[in-house]
Amino acid sequence: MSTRQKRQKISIKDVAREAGVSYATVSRVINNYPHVSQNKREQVLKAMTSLGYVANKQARSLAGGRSHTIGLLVPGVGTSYIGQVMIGIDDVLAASQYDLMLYTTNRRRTHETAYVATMTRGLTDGLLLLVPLDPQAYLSALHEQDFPYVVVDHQGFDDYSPTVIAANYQGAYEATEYLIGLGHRRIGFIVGIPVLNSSIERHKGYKDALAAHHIPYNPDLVRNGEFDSPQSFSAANELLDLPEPPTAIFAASDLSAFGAADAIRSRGLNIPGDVSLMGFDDLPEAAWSHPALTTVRQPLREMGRIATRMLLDRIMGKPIEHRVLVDTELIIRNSCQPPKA
Amino acid sequence: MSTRQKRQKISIKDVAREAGVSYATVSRVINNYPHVSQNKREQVLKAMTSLGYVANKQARSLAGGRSHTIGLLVPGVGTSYIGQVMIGIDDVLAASQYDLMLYTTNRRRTHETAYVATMTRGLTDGLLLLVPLDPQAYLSALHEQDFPYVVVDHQGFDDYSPTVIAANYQGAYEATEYLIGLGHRRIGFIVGIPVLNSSIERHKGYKDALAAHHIPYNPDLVRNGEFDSPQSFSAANELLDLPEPPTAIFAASDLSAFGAADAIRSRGLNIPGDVSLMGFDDLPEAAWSHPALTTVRQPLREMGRIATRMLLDRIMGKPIEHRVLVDTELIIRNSCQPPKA
DNA sequence: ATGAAAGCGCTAACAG
DNA sequence: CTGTTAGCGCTTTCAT
Repeated sequence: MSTRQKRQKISIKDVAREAGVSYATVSRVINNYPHVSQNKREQVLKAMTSLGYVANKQARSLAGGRSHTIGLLVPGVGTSYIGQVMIGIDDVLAASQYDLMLYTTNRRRTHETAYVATMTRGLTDGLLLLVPLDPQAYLSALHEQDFPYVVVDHQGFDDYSPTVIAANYQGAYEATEYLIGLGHRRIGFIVGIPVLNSSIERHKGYKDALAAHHIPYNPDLVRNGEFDSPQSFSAANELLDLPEPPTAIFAASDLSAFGAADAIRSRGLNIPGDVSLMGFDDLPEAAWSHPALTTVRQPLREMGRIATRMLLDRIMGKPIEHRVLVDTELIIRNSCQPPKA
Repeated sequence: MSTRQKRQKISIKDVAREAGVSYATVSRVINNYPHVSQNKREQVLKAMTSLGYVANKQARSLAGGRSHTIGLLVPGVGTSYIGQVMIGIDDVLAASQYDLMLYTTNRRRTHETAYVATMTRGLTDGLLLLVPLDPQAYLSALHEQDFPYVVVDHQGFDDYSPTVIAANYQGAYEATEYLIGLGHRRIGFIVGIPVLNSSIERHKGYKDALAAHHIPYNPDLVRNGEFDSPQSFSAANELLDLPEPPTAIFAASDLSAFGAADAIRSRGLNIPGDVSLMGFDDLPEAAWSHPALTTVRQPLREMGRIATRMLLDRIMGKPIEHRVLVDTELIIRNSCQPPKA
């Protein structure tokens, strides 16, 4: 145990004494309660600044007030994908008076449930769930308790959870169609994390675009990449090992595409000369990579903003939209070209 | 105001009643207090799980216990730089029982001070400060209060703040020497954020390496890039506009190098054919960029880990090292080569 | 409009 | 070893 001293210096009581009012009045001023005389309000404000008063958030929260913090559950930090969404979240949180509590599940389902439990125990006023893995385990409970939350980039598990999600199906469909338009017929597809709705939708988009152009769907051309680089490296290698390898590879995420790019290059093949490569997300590094990656843009930052605004509205008791669908956009750069004759 | 109901379901009292003990005993069990009979302990544990008890962190913290959360102050989210350090932090936090409160200063000095004030008001048990901009404004106060904190990647403002920092001087020195060894004599340097110690050290390393090889330091060859891409784009352009442009550019961060790369390419010049490019940090995207960036590796993730361990030790009252210096390493990839004859 | 007082859920003496 | 009892700092009735 450490030997630390009291540092909770000035409390509401000190301010009250200094201002010559009851401490309930100080509380009223802090909370912008309307019925306080201009006179006392000013005295209190003065006392607060002169004493350098800083509210204790735990106490406010405990006393039944809100905690003024929102919780964010992410699968992990460090990827640009998460980073981009977080920038959006931070954008709107910075303007409100809310703090952010960050929980990393590291892709462990058990963590998700435990974290959600703590956060709803007064710790936070609302929850932002970013690509949750196992939402059905706790979403119904949150919903029943009427606890505010918004799910980002995953949906389809129920019909009540507020969600913001990109047009995954549409994006994948267009990307595939673009590849087909370039003349590709053997298009490999590296799937993302199977349980995620976004993976499923992208996969479907790929499949349907193929069908629309009378190209048979070939399961051999479809591999699992788990949305990450190392896995996708292997997946691409399997694809390239096929007796008739694909002339183009559509990776379900940019990270996945980077892994595939490594695999392609490691065999001395050229992108897009020998194999065209398509990503999904449009992370900042897609533009920096070599060759610059043609990909489907998902407005991650905007999605973070929208979700946070929804959550804040919801906390304020305002009605919010049930499901927000944002557009994706095909960003054509240099990693795709017509197949060699 | 929202019309929400009580959701703080079962409290320590409910558990006490269920287990047939006083609620102080429940508290003891929760806190692993040694002197509780095996018998009662089991009863309590049973009651806790059967009731689905989840502790209220605010209450624990308010009651004078620790908050079991640590605060992290970062300049902004979304860059890999921060992301990498955060992965390290998360690594060790996940193993401990600590939560993370994230504050983004968005490079506003005023935010820093205000955030630190709230966090020390019981909200957190300790603080991790990542490249703080204006530390002298509050560090002395933290120090006097004996509030646990560790500064990452910035130091030199005082002689008491625990710090973990990379060998910036050494790294920059070696990088510059490498460029000189390749035959470069006109080496441009794009400085980072001037107030940061890491910028200053890197600048010094560059300067001293030049001097060691009898190359005069030319201020025209040194521009400010603020550690970010757009600024460095301009900086590189200025360098390239010089009557005698540099044959190599050393950017004080990878992000800065990416900006410079854009500038170089936008004039139809080739890397490393026409201009060699050196970065600093070794972010994941340095390996993906084109050409793969030669850079000075800073073990960001490890720095995050070390800092967090130090902080946790400090919170536990253990003595910690004052200043941890981690090594940098020159990572040679493809963006540098000898200058053209 | 404002003060008094009752907790919020929990920890930490203090008894016993 | 265990129960009792103060609070932690603040919000919120309830009076006045």
